[in-house]
Amino acid sequence: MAYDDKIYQLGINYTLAIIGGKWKSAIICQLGLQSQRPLELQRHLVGISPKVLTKQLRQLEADGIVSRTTCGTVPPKVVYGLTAAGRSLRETLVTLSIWGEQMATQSTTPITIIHDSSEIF
Amino acid sequence: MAYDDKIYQLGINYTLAIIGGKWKSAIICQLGLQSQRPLELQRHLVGISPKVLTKQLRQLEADGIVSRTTCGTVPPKVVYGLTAAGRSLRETLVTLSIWGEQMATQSTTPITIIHDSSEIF
DNA sequence: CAGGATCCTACCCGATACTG
DNA sequence: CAGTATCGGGTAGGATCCTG
Repeated sequence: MAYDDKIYQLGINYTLAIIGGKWKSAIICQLGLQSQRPLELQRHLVGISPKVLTKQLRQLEADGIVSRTTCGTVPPKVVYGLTAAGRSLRETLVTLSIWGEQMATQSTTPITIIHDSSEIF
Repeated sequence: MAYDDKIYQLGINYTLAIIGGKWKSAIICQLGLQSQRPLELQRHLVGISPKVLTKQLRQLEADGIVSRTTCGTVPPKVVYGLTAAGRSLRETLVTLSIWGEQMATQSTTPITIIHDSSEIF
């Protein structure tokens, strides 16, 4: 009963602690598309400030979700990407996405969305 | 592509907004076991205060995850349960739980693994 | 017993400016 | 260009008391 449920809860809380940040899931999604440099990320995540971006990246890095690669020193060049764990985490986000899309549209069947790119970015 | 990702994000954010509260997922887990009265919930969710419990329940109710049933007026009796949407949401939490359990066990801190999930659902 | 009303604290995030 | 420092605000959540 409550015993098993607590174990159950541990995994959930662990996962939520990782993706809980405001931009964490968006970062994971973006880096899932392709590895990117901070400035590229910042362009995609409209509204994020450099400070917050760095902080969330650091946390994701500490959690083993994101990898950070530095190439060069004088013109700083850094590339962020997903680790294996990050890619598997991204898979689980699909579940949340699908559920959310279905609920948001008050629909019981999977939806197909056709969008203008202008509407998106 | 970027715009697939954006759509993707909407569903994720929608879902995270619902389960984002500190006790939300625990409440959903508990009510998944069986419908309960507030005081029972409070006993299971060790550390939660009545105010916060009520607040999170109200939010979950507003999101269509939790149902609230009142029987009687003078000795207040209320029972909370999961709606159909709540039960389906609980299903998706399993994904998070499994991923979290796996990741947590791969790190240095040893924790007990969930034994039999059939007992929980 | 359910749950509202207050007060209070901590933390997350945003804006901005700065450094190597 | 990557990342840091500083300041400030909004808010979730905790503690406590109170009521129908």
